[in-house]
Amino acid sequence: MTDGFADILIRWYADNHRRLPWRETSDPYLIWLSEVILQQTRVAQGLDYFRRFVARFPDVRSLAEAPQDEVLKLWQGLGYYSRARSLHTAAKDIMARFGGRFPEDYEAVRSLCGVGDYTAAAICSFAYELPYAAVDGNVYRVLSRVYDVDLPVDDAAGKRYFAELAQSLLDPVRPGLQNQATMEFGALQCVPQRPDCGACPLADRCLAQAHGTVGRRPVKRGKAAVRPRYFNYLCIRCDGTLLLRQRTEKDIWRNLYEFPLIETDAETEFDALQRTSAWKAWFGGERRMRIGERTAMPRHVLSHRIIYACFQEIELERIPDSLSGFLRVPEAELDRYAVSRLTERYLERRRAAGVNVKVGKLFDS
DNA sequence: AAGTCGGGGCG
DNA sequence: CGCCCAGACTT
Repeated sequence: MTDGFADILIRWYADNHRRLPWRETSDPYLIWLSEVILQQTRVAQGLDYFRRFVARFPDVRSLAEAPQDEVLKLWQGLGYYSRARSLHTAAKDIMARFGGRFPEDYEAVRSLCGVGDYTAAAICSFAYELPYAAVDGNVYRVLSRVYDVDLPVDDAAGKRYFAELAQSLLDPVRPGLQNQATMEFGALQCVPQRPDCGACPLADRCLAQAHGTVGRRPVKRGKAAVRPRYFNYLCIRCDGTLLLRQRTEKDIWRNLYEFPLIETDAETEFDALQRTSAWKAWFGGERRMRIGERTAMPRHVLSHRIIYACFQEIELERIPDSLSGFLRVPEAELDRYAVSRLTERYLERRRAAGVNVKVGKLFDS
């Protein structure tokens, strides 16, 4: 009669869940891999990446022994690239500290690079049936509505509150199943926008629905506006090669590759770009230069990270010493390098147009 | 406690 | 365009 929270969710799950590859295994390595891929990422977006990673890296050892550039290349387009670096670091760590055997207790799992509270709980409950509540964005939403909690879910007090609430609701007999069920319920039924509360099995006990606050749960603290950034890429061609470099600095797209970049603090026309110190440092005395196409004015390309970027084609007859720090990559080999989606899209356009780079006027400084 | 890190899909 | 997504880490 008095079905508990867990019973209702588990029954709902039995009737409604999606069949996903990482749910067909209890291999902690595969579960770990899926959890990292799915951090801040929708299932639909991560699914193919998971398949490709499993095919290429079927176990910890194969991942640990791969070069980082290959891991990043396979991760290309997924975003949050620190996940790929951490995944690789952790794989090597598992080889070193645990002889290649995936750790089996919570503290050891939690100690792996890139594994936080959520991921450790997910791995331990799914793979080992250990009683740790996994609290992700779905769980925050479900709990904040069912219990009509108005604490912000993204500050320390709120996180602690929801973690304790979820743990107190966890049936230790089947923690993995309950965690899966709660998250799937949040993903499919208790969705962020316009949930179908009329069809909800928890409707009779959902306090937010009783109070009419479903649309305002979960509560989040406001976030500061993000500073726009302006990237001016230079596709410098010389003798069939393009200049490329790896982003090693601590910033977005770390360890991915890109064209020589001049970042400015506002939209910058081409002639203004030539007056920047970066330009002068690279091309100061260079006269044998042809200026090709430039993508439409600093066009807002990326999503709400707010990066405005343009690409400028340039052809040189020789590479000056000031540019000798860059890699020289034959155009046919560009796709071996992991690049941002922004750069990937430009490369696609560029290739489709057939190495256009129609050289325009001769530039003389 | 607040910032940073991608990219895609949705209304 | 704003919001959100199987979050973790740095400052």
